[in-house]
Amino acid sequence: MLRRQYGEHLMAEVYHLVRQVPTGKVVSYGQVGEWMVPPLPALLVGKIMYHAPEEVPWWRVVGKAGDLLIAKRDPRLAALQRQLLQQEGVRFREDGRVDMASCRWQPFEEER
DNA sequence: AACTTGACGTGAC
DNA sequence: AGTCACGCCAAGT
Repeated sequence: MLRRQYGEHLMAEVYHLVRQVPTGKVVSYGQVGEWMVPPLPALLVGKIMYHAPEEVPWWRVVGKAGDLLIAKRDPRLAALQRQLLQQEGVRFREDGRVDMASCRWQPFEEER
């Protein structure tokens, strides 16, 4: 785990974590925040993701329930996100949400 | 320096 | 399943 830092470093840390997410997997904003010490509120993770650089796989970060939360602010971006995820093999459910049960990435804990 | 605003999450209806 | 209130706290105004 990494130590909490502020400003550019805080953002850089979030981006660093998001880059660890493997192709075909997704994580929630809250998860990313929990990996930091001390934890960073999910809301801030989202805020930081808005400014994500090119090399950061921002599309692999979704709401905990599998929602593409960018949709309400930028529907076009949400469409792109869905396209990118599907290209990676991420499955979507009937209700349009990501199938978290099979695609959620859990690096630091085992399923029970 | 006070106030508002989020690519969120949870619990209560 | 869909609101709604509220907590979170860094940043912007």
